[in-house]
This record gives sequence, structure tokens and C-alpha cells, in this order.
Amino acid sequence: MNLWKIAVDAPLHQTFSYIGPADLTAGTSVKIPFGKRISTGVVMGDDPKRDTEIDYKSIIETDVDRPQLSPPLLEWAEWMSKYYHYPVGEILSLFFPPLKRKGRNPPRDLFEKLSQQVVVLNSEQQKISNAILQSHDFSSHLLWGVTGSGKTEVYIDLIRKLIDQNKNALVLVPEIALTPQLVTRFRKRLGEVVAVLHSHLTDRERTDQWWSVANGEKKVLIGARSALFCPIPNLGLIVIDEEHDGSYKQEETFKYNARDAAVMRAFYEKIPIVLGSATPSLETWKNAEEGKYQMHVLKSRASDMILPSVEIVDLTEEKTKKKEDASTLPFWLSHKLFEALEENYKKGFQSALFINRRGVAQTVLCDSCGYIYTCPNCDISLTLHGTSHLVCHYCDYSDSMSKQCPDCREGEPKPVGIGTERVEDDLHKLFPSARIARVDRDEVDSRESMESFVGKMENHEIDIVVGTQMIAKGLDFPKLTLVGVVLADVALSVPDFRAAERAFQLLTQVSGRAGRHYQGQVIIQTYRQDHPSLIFSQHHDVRGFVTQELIHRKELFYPPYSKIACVRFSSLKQSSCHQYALDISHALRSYIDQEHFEKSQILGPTPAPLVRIRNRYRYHLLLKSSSQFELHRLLQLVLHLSKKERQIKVQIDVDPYTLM
DNA sequence: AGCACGCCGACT
DNA sequence: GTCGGCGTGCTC
Repeated sequence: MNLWKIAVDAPLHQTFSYIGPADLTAGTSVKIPFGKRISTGVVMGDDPKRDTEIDYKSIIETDVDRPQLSPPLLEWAEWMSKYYHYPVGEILSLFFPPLKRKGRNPPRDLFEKLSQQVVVLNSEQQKISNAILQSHDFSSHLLWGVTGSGKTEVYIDLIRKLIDQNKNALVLVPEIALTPQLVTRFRKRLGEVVAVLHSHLTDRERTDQWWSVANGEKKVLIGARSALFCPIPNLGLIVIDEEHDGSYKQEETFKYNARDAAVMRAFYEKIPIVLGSATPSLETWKNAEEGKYQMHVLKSRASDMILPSVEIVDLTEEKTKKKEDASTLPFWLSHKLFEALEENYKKGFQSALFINRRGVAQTVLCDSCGYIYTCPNCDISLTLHGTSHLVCHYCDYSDSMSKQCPDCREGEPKPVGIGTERVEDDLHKLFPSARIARVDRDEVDSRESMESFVGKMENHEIDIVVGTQMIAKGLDFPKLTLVGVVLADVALSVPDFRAAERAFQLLTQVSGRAGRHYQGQVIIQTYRQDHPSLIFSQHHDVRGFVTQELIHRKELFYPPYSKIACVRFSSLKQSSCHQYALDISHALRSYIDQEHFEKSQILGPTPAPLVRIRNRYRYHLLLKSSSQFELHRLLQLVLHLSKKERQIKVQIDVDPYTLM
């Protein structure tokens, strides 16, 4: 009998040791008595030192419903636990399906049979595919290619070669991109070896899909971020499509970034990983520049692709024009966009209007010159609180709004607020006979309603669609020839250091939507027609944007030039929450002094942009550091100090994607 | 997280 | 008199 370290499925930052048979191995799941109940856990290894104080209990049995985890997966889980400061037992529980293994009847296939298709790669694609499979060890690759350049063809070619070597592959895509169309495309090319995991499956379906991969029956797993935890035997390749996408970051409970965690999984599994994007994230770009990732560029588009024309409409100018001709158009609609909509509708084509109205935070914008109040310390826009109080959500700098614009001294600063519903209503009045659809979280909540929308678009039962980012992705309809961005300023002015990056990615995605049959047109309305995110996206200039934005980030000591972590406090009582956050910040600051941590800084605490959510008050503390070591020591201290605090919830968010 | 223990308020 | 509120503490 030996003593074994067990990662118990409980939110505890430690392992517990149990007596068990000597022939156990690390990676086996076991049933164990834990307190007054029976829990499951994973054997992490043997425990060489016996503590006489502890009255060890014995392992009950091995859990036959869970397959053995390989050593690389265990090492990876431990890495995630340390890096994200999250209990390893809870992380390991994500590696297994929600239900017990089903009986002997084979899982019902989710798909209909398809005949296989073969596509020949062009030489550029072929070269990249070969280069990626050169190494038989860990290697990471950025596949940078514009829309229509055939990134998916490269993925599929890689996967086929792997299947020939009897290896399996994992493909992660953003949840919203995981459409039946995408899955069909993979299945048409790879056959009946594809399994799928996403959030709209039932527990039964999820368990079936999971097992079909875990037991080697299916060779390719396509999934949203949580599919990353599936223990795939003989894993030979990981693909992260649209690697820049923010939805890879889980914002609840275990706050991991699936893209980053995937790179580490590939590292421990000793396999190649491919990050694909038309607009790579700054983190990935920098890694490629520094040689940590190999960069592969797909330059050529398929020959029948026609790029749309991208026009930027200056709303400041438009406002003057409207006054002069006493226009009756709604305030958010320019002549240019109206005329384009009208013409497109008359010609029998489809149009889409895009409004980025993410978050509730409002920005104050001068109605004459477009001036926006910004924070002098943080270079982000100030957010309106109440009627005239303006606050920076990073450093708590505040200002008050005046009746008169401090810049042009003519206009009046006004809160920006335009939503999809208002636009839809106005469009009904302007085009009474047109068939108008609205696609946003309120209107389209399930996979089925999204599919029904897609169906209606394909059958041309919709003339104009109004939507949020949900429509920015995968709007691939041949008769959709006009895309209008109602107010780009909303995306540009989100009080977040990634606002410019996100806006650029979004606008480039919209502008890069090339048609195959008809010339498309993109019209972007804005008060900030000279904003770099707009100009660079108009010219499809990724390199230009990234280069200047990296300089900016460096100056402000933001990622990828610093490591950041956010400590989030929440409590039912506002004063105690604030006080506790202050106490922790003081403790951290004195620790920094005491240990001579010169590479780290503490910002805040500041009230969260939405201070109260579901009756809980929230405060944030931002940690910035150029040293991974220092940052993690500080986070350990936070965890240690808040260990027995139960009134106030303390959560650590390493590499936060948004600071809201 | 669970699940116990433990000490105070209104009820079969 | 008890049933149950959730504060506090522990889990090899």
C-alpha cells in the first residue's frame, strides 16, 4: 500500500493524500471518502512524505467511468492551476463528460451521410502545410490569411495527413462560428471521423460525442473553447481558428484563455499548434515577430473573389448637410447610407446594418465635433455616471461634463445611445414594404433561431437585417451586397485598452467580406473618420494597424508589453467590499516595497463599471507587471490573505480580456 | 463546494 | 418547548 496525492473535485487549492494500492498510476480517477461524503479525484502521483498528524483514509475504488489521463495532460492541468490560480481538482473535472458512459449501443450519429470531396491546394497553401508538419515536437504557428485565402483548406490538409499517420486532431472555433455549415464543410472533406462539441448539445449528446473521441472512434474534434479539455488519444495537432476572438476567454468561474491554454497543451503533448486569423491578436503577432511562433502568410485570395468598396461617412459633415436641407432622415442615418440602402433594395439585393452596442457603458460625445472626454492617465474614454459625472474605470480619475464642448466650444456633449430596436423601427418607416429582421441577443437566443435566420437570408425572405456582432461573423450570403456600420464610434470608445484592437478586427471582418458574384459595398458611419482603426481597416492594412497599436501598448505598459491580472472583489455590502479591496491593495503595496518588486504596479481599487450587479457590489484591483514571477507571487498573496474571507468574494482573472 | 455544528428567532 | 435561519470551520 502506498500514499497517493489526489486532486479532489472541490474548490480547494491543495491535494489530499490517501492510502491506495501500490500499482496505481498517476492519471487514474478514483472514488474517495472526503469529509462526510464520497467524492471523486484524480491520482496526481505518490506522496513520499507521511505526516504523523494526519489520519489517512483509503481510496475506495478506481472510477471506471473515467478514462486514464496521460502524463502530459496532468502536467498541463497543473500548469493551468498555477497560472490561473484555480484549484486543480476543479480543472480536472472539466476533462470528463457530464454523464456516465452509456451502455453498448453505439452513439447515434448527429449527422447525415455525405459524399467526400477533394480540393487541391495551391502551392502557397501546400508549402505552409508541409512546413507545419516538419517538426514532430512542439511548435507553434501563426497562419495569417485574409478572408477567402483558404485557411480552412490548410487545416483540412494538415488533418488528413495526420489521420494517415493514425493521429487525431483538435480544432477550436469561436462558439458563434460553430455553425452547421462549418461542420458540414469539414465532414465533406474528412468524412465520418468528425465529432463536435458545443454549448447547445444536450448532456446525452455531449457525452456521446466526447466518448466517440476519447475512445478513438472519431479522429477529429471540432468544438468551442471547452472542447480543449477533451482527453484525445494520440493527439497530433491543435488548430485555433480566429485566434484573436475574445470568446476564447472564459469570463466565469475558471477564467482561462483557451487559445493560450491550447498552446500550453501542445507544448506538453509535444505537438504542433496552428493559430489562424485574418487579424491576429497583438499578443500572437508579437510572439510571431519574436520568433516564438512561426509566421505563415496566405497572400492570395481565390480568383473569383471581389473585394468590396469601403467608404467612411463623416457624421460631423453630415449633420451640417442635414440642417441645410432640412432632412427628415433619422439622426443615425446619413444620406449616403440611406441612398445605398434604397438602391440596393430596389435592385433586389440584401443589406445588413451593423450596430456595435456591446455593454451598457455609455460614452459622451460632442454633437458638433465628435469630441470624447478621455482620461489623461489611461488614454481611454471616460464613462458617464448619473447626469454629468465622468469617471475613468481604470484609475478612478474623474471629471465633470460641461454644457459646452471643451474642445470646439460650440456643440453640446451628449450620451451616445443608439440600439438595434430604434434602427429597426426607423427602417420600417423608411422602407414600409421591405422585409426587415433584427438579430441580437434579445431576438435570437438559441441555435435554432439563428439557423432559421440563416435559412431566411438564403431564401431571400429578408431584405434588410439589423444586428449586433452576431451578424458580423459568418455573413456569407451571395445576395448580401451592402453592409452599413451605423456608428463605428461605439466600438472605438469602449473604455478598455483593447477597444482599438477589437474595433479594428470587427471592421476588417466586415470590410473583408468579399463577394463571389457581385461587387459589395461597405459604408462606415463615424464622427472619428481619422481614427487609425478605421483607416487601417479601410485599407485592409493589418500590419500597419498592429505596428502602431503595439507602440501604443508599449508606451502605456499594457499587454503584450506587460502581464496583467485583475483581482475582482464582490460583496453584498458596498462599504466592506471597498474597504476590503483597499486593505488588500495596501498589503500588496507594502509587499512590493518589502520584496523590492520593481517590475510591478498596483492600480486601484476602483469600482467596477457596473458597481452593482445582482445586488453585489464589485471593486477591481489591477496588477501590472513585466515579471511573470512577481505577478504570480502577488496573486498568491491575494489568495492567501483572502482564504478565510467569506463575506467578500475574491476572484483572480489572469490575462483579462476586458477590464469591464 | 458540501456538509456538519452551533447558537438565536417564530411556530406546527 | 422545537424547527430552521445562515455564520464558521473542515475536508487526507
